[in-house]
Amino acid sequence: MEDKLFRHINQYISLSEEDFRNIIPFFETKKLGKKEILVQAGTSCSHNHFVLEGCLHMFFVNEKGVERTVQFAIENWWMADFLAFQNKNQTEFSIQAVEESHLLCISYEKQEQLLTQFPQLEKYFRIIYQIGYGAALVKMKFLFDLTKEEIYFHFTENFPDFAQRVPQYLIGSFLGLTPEYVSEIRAKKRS
Amino acid sequence: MEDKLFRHINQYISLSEEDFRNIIPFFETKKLGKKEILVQAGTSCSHNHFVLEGCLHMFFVNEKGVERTVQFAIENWWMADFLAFQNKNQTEFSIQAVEESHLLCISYEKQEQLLTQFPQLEKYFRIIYQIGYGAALVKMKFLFDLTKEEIYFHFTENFPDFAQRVPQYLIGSFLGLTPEYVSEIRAKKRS
DNA sequence: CGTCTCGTTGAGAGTTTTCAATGTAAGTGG
DNA sequence: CCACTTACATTGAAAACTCTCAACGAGACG
Repeated sequence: MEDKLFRHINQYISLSEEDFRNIIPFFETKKLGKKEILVQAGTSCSHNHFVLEGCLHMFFVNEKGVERTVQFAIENWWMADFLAFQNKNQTEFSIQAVEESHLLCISYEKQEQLLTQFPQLEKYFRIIYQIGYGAALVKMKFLFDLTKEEIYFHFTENFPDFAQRVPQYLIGSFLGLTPEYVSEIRAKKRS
Repeated sequence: MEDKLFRHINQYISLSEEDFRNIIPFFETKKLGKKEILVQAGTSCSHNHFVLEGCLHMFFVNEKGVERTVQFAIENWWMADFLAFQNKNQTEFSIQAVEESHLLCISYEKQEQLLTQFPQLEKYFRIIYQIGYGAALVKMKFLFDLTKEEIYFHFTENFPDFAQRVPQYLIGSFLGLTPEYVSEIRAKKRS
């Protein structure tokens, strides 16, 4: 199971199996049931998480009580509030399991130790964050360029598997549409 | 002048002056006049850029011919399409000087060499991207949470200096408001 | 069977954009 | 220094988009 991380790391750098065996003890595994909360907004975001199986989403609740998803993570993704993580602030975001999920978790301190002890991993994380950062800018591009309707269909057409894996209202929440409006444009399209 | 990079790096890792002297030759300096184009959308985004002085913005032009800014960079920021940079794709974004600017530029290949030769810099870039990624998610939060009007005033109140440093329509373009609407809400607020 | 979650529908209201016209300040070449 | 041009900002009216609210429907699950 943990092999998934090994294979993922080896997509970007080359790491020996032996090193990997020494790396594994830095992590704990964790299982989450559907809808279980992993990190609560307002607490310190003390861990980084690698998804072995399942799906997480990171969200906040605005003053009107509406939940807004800013990020999903499925298999082979890392999930944390990296800014809070870096600055050791409290996080403004909660993280919750969308499905039953299986994770590797590492605390901030342990990750620091890990990177000190295995500096070749700096490159791995550098690339992970570089990709995440770049992808966030591309998402921003779509958010600005397209109408909500276009955003929705662009997303569902590009990620059809994912779109039917999670509830429709979460997709809406991720893309900034109300559930009612999602319904409306889907109905409009059908006709 | 290049010292700015040295000081910036030393905010995150510790690097000797001697190492820095060996690092500098990897970069070329470049001066840009106001409105000069640094990277053209559709070309390969072959360089990473560190702003010593001035201000850049990264934008794209949508099918209606409207320019949309996705990112600014002022002193001590790195600017590139990191996703294209990583994947060696063509970039969808152009980069242009907002003011007269002074940069350090490094090609993809040279940056690879640099990181191989000075692996302690992996950590520096890891942190840079981690912060950028985290900040992009926080921006996303505001884009979803607030109305355009709130977004605009939230931004100008939090970055008053920057807000008067660049033209108002660029702030609008960065936050996703038309210039007309920016005018309107500013007038509304004055009254 | 009852409850909870998710999706749908429709009307009305609010927000934001578009388009076209005008104003203004600043820069440039003569 | 003036006239001209360009870049940026403003205004108003109409249209388009998206949300809110309230109610209802359907399926899953205990």
